[in-house]
Amino acid sequence: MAARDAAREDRREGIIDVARACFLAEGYGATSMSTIAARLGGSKGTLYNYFRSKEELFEAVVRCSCVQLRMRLEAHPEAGDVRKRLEGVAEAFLRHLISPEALGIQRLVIGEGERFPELARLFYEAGPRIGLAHMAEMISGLMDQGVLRKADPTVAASQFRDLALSGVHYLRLWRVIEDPSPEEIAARVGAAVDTFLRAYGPEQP
Amino acid sequence: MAARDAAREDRREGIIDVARACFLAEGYGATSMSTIAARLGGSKGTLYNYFRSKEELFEAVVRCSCVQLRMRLEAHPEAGDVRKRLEGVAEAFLRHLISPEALGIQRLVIGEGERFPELARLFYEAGPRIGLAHMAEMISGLMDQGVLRKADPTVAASQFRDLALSGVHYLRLWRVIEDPSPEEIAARVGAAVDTFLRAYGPEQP
DNA sequence: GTCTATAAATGGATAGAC
DNA sequence: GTCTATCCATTTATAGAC
Repeated sequence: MAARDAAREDRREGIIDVARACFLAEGYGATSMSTIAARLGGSKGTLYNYFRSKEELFEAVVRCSCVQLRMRLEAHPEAGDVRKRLEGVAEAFLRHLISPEALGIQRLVIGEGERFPELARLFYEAGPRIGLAHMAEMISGLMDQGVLRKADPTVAASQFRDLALSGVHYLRLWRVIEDPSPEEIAARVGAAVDTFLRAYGPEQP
Repeated sequence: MAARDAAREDRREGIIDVARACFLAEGYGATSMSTIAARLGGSKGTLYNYFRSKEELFEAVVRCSCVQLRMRLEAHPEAGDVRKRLEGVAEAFLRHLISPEALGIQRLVIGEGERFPELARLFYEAGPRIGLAHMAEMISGLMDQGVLRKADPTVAASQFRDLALSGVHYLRLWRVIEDPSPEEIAARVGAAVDTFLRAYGPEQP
């Protein structure tokens, strides 16, 4: 019985993968169940065997992406001096945020948020909020070490995230720039860390 | 003849207004020409008399919003000390960015950017880019006055915008928070200005 | 469980009366 | 110019053979 269930689960995940690719490529409204079935190599009947409606399939796609996102945001480096650590975490987050898949999901959730309001919240909790919490934790540690001045770590983390990620991320979300080169990312992050350390570096009386 | 043309222009704008309301409320894909015609109080035949297709109507809606946006971003205050001026311009921009209409247009353009890539660029040029240029101009002036240290005004403006606007704007885009109160906006902007002045205040050797 | 075929509804777009 | 009525393609969703 367990083998049968596992096979069914595999098939279900396969459908979700194909559906996600379609939704990312064309958006929710422009993707039809027929298209998904065709690209799956199956039929619509099969889709409706696993999901009661297009909406339910879309929800499954987003929920699945939430899980993957949460796993990816767990790891973050712990070595080096203040500057290296700030740069490291900022680059890691930025690289993830502007990856094509992540951008696609964000556009989907932002664009279809009126129809699926609970999904937007769910996704935010699984993504941006986790990332922010990790940054706050790291910054709090740096404050305890005395390499950053004492301040509200949540505010500092939010400001650091905005400084380091928002500019590039925003431009990518709008499709105003192409995928930035590693040099561009490094320059942007470096400028953000400069400014952040000027504002939050240890006081020198 | 001119009167006839003016009447036709009025009717056209009326259609655009109704269509915008529909697109903002339900998105591009979920809005049908029948719905627009019904809410207009007219018929589909009339719509197609003014616009050759749904896509053309959508483009007209976004272009019209671009013009209105550009006009709104022209005014910015010129009085007070550094802190007051930074706070003033940040609050004005933030208030505009998170207004329901502006948010709606942004979500539309981000969400439908794959289908209408030129509109996303057009809208960015008319909105975010103009705002950033104004900020850079103001900050450049403050640097010349000596109340901010000398630095690249474009980088500084970008960082100030990210610090002051991104956090709240992002949360609103995701529908994670409700419309923030004036006190919340003031607090957020105040914290951003604090950090910005620590990083860009005049050097005290 | 998966397919083919099809139902039932709705979409964008057009023709023709007035 | 505006309406009613309609065309035709496509959509979601289902029924029934295998």
